[in-house]
Amino acid sequence: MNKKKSTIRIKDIAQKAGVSIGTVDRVLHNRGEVSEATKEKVLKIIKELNYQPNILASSLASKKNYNFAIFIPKPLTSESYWNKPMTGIEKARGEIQQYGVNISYHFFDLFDKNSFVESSKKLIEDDPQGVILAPYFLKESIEVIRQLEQQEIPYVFIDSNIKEQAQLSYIGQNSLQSGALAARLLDLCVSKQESLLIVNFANDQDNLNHLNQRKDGFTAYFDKQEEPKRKVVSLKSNDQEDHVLHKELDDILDKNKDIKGIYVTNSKAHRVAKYIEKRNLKDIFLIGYDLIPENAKHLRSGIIEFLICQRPEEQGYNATYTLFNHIIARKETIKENYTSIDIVTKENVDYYKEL
Amino acid sequence: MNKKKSTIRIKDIAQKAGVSIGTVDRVLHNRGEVSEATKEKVLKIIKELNYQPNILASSLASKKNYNFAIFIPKPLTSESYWNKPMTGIEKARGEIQQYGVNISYHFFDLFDKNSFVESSKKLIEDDPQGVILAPYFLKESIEVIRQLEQQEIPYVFIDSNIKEQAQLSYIGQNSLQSGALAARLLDLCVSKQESLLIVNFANDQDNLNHLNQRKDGFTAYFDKQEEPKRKVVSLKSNDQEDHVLHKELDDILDKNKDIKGIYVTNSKAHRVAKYIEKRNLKDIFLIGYDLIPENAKHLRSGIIEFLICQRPEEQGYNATYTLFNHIIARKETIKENYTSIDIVTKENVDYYKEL
DNA sequence: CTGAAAGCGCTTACAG
DNA sequence: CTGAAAGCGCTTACAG
Repeated sequence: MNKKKSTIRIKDIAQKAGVSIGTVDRVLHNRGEVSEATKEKVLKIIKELNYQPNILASSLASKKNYNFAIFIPKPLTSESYWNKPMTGIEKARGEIQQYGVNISYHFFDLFDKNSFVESSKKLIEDDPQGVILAPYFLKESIEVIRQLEQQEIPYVFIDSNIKEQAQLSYIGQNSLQSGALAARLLDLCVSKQESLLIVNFANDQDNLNHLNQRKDGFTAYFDKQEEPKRKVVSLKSNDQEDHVLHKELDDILDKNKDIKGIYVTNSKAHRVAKYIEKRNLKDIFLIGYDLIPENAKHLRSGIIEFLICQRPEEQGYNATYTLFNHIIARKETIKENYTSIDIVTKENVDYYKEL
Repeated sequence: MNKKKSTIRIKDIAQKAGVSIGTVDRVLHNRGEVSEATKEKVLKIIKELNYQPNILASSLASKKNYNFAIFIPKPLTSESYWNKPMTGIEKARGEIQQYGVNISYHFFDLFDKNSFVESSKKLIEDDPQGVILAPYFLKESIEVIRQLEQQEIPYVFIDSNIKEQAQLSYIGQNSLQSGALAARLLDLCVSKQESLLIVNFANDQDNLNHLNQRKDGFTAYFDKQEEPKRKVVSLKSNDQEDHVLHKELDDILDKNKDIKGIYVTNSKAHRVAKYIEKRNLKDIFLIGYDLIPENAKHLRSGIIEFLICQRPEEQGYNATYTLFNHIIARKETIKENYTSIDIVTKENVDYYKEL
């Protein structure tokens, strides 16, 4: 435990430039009130010495507080998907609160555009220093973004992306590619002569075609294959009660008796698993998304073969740190941050780390 | 950007206890020289107020430096596996160097027990504040550990574990389970009548039976299956030059013409891939470990079907933070930190995040 | 436009 | 055994 290695301090720069530390601070933070000449001189020395600010000292001296606002769908139960990004956000919060960061949540209802608009108003009123948002409703999201930009508040997209916006970063998956992965896995498991079924729960559809992209990636995989192409049928369900879904599945399986693989494009694979269990179907491979408890149960029992996961906790964690790095640490951030597309199965589920 | 929320400071405790902050600091850090009575009083108030030290201020005021020593196999080329844990360690280093943490590396040669012993001597001489080590040679590792314990230096195991030691943490995979996962994947891809081959590169064997555990997990999976059991044959190769390996593979495939799946228990799957390519074998599923460049190449070309990965960068990163959290942040750490067992394939390799 | 001083919460000698 | 003071590198008014 020797003495600390000496690093370049503001004081050193001030000395070398023949000015006071106050002046150095002014050019460092662009606070003006410095003559062009001294500014140049100081800037030159800063560069020469490769000065790195001590963010510990900076944070300690500063009495600034930062408020990060999170604008995401409300998790309806403790098992809901959106709890997972929140877990990651909360972990990051614990680590950066010593830097004066507060987090406030603004929820909306996925199925209620109105709640999105209402909640967004409160978000803007909050006047946060940074925002993480899931831009579910396209037009309305762009409206929010405009206002954030007007107030020069940086924002990060999570889960869904809107192209060509001025977001600091997008953190989420590549839906197209995850569909392709699902296709590949079923292609490996189900012999070529059999058919596959895509189940799309339409209610969950958002403006951004998240789920459609998964479906497109899936079908594109088979379109690219050589003849004879595998038969893929599709079911769009409105996510009604079980008996409705079961009827829909009965119908389509009756018409296509060679369906041996089912791909559910969202986290509701457990609903299809329940159907398979009830009908006691033996040789159907089922693949879905997200390690929520109900899915995990059927993965362990063997009815769901694979779950594709996207480390939602990590997404929340990274989104929070993206704001932190930009606003407080003043480090570079990356604009497109695609999450891993993970394959979870019975054999690795117990070790799957989402954070 | 409001004023910072007031938190409990040493000053507050001192005031409430009617002592100076120096005294509070003494009980906080157990530096002695405090009467039992005042100590009790201060301790009680600390608890009451749920005091959380400000590690920013603490680190700034302290002139302490910390040296973390890393004791791992030397990466022989820029493509070697052990570069990956180092990447993670270096990332952590960048983040915690402002707290006065230095990192020093002590390498050994995986195939040379002597270099392990020699390097370990230098490690001990270094007198670090914390150690991350890959305990490859069992007896020799225990010798190192004894000395670390004598000097009260905390240590973290990475990659390999030794049971029932006083390590702060083990960070690595569950080898048995990763073997089971490999078995499952081949079981899905290769039809039941065909055979499977395990390739064990014996040279890489370490005292700790890392690779044997993978093999055991693999065979145990099939042993548990109902009759008729799948046939699994095994090849132990000394990892000689290509023509030797190719001869070995020729022989075993000639004797077992129905081998349609190969499991390589270490990162050398690319060597078998090269063989498959050369012999132009069409319908053999190959599965191996670790996303090193040579493996990635064959994964993309389709010769390797799956790679099982263990986020080695994350392991290095987490090991470093385990020391940091224990020594500097004084937070709790977990003793067994099993890494995810990830499945990487052509369709998700481009998005696979190891850190 | 510039500098000197106080202070962030903690640690570290030093004096008594 | 205890307290007062200086200092870590930075920020923030304030004086000129």
